[in-house]
Amino acid sequence: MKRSEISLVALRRILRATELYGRELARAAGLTPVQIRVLQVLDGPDILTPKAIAARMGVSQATMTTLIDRLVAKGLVERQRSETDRRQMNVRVTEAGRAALARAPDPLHDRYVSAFEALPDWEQAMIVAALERVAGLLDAGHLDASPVLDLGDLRKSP
Amino acid sequence: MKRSEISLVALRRILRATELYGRELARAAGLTPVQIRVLQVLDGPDILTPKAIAARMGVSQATMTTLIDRLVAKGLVERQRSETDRRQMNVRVTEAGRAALARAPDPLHDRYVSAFEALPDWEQAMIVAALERVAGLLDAGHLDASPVLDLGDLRKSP
DNA sequence: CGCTTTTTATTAGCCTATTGAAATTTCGCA
DNA sequence: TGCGAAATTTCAATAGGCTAATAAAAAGCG
Repeated sequence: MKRSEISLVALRRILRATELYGRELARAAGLTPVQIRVLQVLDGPDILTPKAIAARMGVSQATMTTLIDRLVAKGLVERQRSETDRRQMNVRVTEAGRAALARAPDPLHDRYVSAFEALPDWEQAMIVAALERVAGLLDAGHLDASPVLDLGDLRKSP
Repeated sequence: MKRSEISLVALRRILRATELYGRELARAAGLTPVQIRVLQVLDGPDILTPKAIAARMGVSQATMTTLIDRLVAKGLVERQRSETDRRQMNVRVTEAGRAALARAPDPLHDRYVSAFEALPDWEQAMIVAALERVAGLLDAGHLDASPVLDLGDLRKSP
């Protein structure tokens, strides 16, 4: 078997493990995987608009409206009309939202970090190099479909 | 930033790239990502039951029933009652299904293989080692939630 | 200034994915 | 023979996702 195939098999194992674990973790927190991802995106230092969140997650604006609707209904995020551009909404995580995030940590984080840090130094370095290389191979050329850097939509929190 | 965090960021880039690319590719083929995965699982040498497919994909049997319904409606798979145990159904890909798979190749495959094979030998080896290590870290301890090895449900094709 | 275009968000209508619980059929065995 | 277990399907409900249409505000521009 070619090494490219071997690496694909390993990649699929990674994808499958994270997907299954993410589902499990989400339902333990009473949320869905997508809802957790929205909260994670919102958890950063920036205040985001629905459009910006949608772009980061690669879904349409209409989809993001419904996702935000559900999170608002659960009290995990809140909408606030922008002062400077009244077409826009600012979406932010509430305290309850942050609490929910704390109970539903990153799907990868738990499982991965402690095992990683137990590895010898050289192996950690190798893994970082390899993962960054693979990520580069995979997401290069993807910027058209998903404008990750939509700086016009970023605003620093006050 | 700790190396564990750096590697998590790279992993998320990998996950995001493959997810977005998978959606894109699926809709180009007129299928959904999940439907493609079902076809891939069925494409192997074994004839599988709905239960076995569900176990491999980590979804419930009820979900698998509806997925198979849709694929049957499209003529991509067919059901056949098992002769030896008439409670069971055997699901197999049709010729049309194989053709659809050929038009909708593995989400990862396209993008990845040629770039990978252009890398120098040492780097290929490093990536394989690192990915297998990471996959091992992530999917260890997962066998309870998703019985990948459900040998009772496998049957060799005649 | 007033009109048109663009941008942002939402609504409406549709389909797919997913699940748990209940129903159906068949098997295996005491 | 009869009964519990197994495999699948059906049912009802929720969630995620899309496009197209709409509403509202901002930006351009003659």
